[in-house]
Amino acid sequence: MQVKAPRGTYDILPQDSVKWQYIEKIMRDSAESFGFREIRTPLFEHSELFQRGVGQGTDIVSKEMYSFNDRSRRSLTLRPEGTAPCARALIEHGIYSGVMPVKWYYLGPMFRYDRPQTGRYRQFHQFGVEAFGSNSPYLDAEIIILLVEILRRLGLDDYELHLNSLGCSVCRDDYRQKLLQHISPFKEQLCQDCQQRYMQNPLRVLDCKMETCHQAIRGYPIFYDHLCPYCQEHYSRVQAALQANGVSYIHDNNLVRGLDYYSNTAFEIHLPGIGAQSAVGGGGRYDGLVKELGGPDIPGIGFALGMERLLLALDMLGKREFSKPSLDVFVVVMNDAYEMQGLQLVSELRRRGIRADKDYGGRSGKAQMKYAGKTAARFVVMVGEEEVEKHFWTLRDMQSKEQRQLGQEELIDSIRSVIETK
RNA sequence: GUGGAUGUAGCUCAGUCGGCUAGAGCACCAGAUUGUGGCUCUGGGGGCCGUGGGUUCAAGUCCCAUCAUCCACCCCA
Repeated sequence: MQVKAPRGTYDILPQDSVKWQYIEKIMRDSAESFGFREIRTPLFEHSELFQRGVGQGTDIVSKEMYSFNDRSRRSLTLRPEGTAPCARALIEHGIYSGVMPVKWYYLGPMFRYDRPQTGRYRQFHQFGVEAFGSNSPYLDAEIIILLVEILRRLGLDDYELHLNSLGCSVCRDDYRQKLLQHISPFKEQLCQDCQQRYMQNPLRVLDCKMETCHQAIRGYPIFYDHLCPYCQEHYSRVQAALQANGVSYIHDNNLVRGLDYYSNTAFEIHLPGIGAQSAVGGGGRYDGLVKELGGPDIPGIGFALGMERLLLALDMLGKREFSKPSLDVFVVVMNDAYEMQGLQLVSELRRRGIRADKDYGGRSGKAQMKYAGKTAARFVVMVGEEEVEKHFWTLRDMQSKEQRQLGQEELIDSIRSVIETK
């Protein structure tokens, strides 16, 4: 049995890596234009970081972590998300004692043990941003504007932005009590899953798909109506700021993010039409996280975008064509005897900034021409007996089929004059 | 973790009710007189029929298991 890539992982081959480079550049440029700078944290961390930072009750910690003991029996975990590591780094380096807010972005693989499906992998990639040290609602809005801007630059304008407020720890606990009180009498009528949710995270009962559950809990109190004055004010300012910037959103009472550290603003962005895993990004405010991890009580907010899902969307909905980078010149050596001259020529062309390659298969001139055609090289330079004897090169323009005999400097100049105007 | 579909060449697939050395298209390689690409023609290489077991005189085909992929649930990115 041959060895294959592990379940839920895959190779990104050159034809696809150009797409990755394309979206990565858009993300970096966008984030940097908003004043974010890149941070790179380790791919694995002490398991404890995620247990405390993400939360014991979450799906991520309870069943999706890739954890292992290293040789000195420390429990380590391949990072399932990027926020907790950023918070850890912020604390570890005392960054919070400098200029605030701290605005970081990151880009890279995340790991979750989940059942693979289209748009869902065990090693997947996220682009994310985090801003620490400000609880201004306008920062919340700015973060969302950045998210939307990235989608716009990618040409994926047809999104749905869901927005909600999860309140602060005070009004959330308050609401939770009210909700439990409301549901309690109908507990028996809930589905199996919801009976569980009732115990662990009653807010999740609200977006159960089962009709019977909807019926059972109808008339339930709406969180929106129970936010404390501070949280209400915060949320309405976020909304006003989004409106003022022309960002349309859907207020969604049922949006309950899975990670424990969220507070106040929470959002999720969907691209309908890419299958079941339509959430391409999500995020929110996590004002308690840094303190929870042993740092000072400073607020934070961020989001993460799923790169695979964006790529999927680009393939399915995008209009963009990706041209593969092609060679400028292919050097055809007509006779084995002149291999050395051919090699010297490609090397010189490459030194002069020309993308050049040659054949190493010892193939016939005709076969090399054929191969040159496939590489879509603009020019072929022929190296044979006549060229070497008479000190010139034969340059063939593969588009016009014109051929000229040129000295080396003329050759380079004439290649450059064409490729530089491209 | 639950339910369903599917696994035959690098890719897309055909292969009847079990019955010859398992096929096609594309891709790849080579030729079509002498140093020249794309088109055409000819030829060639390449398959433990996902893997393991079972039924049978005989299994790509039937049965079981297992692995993987896909779809949905769940959850999210």
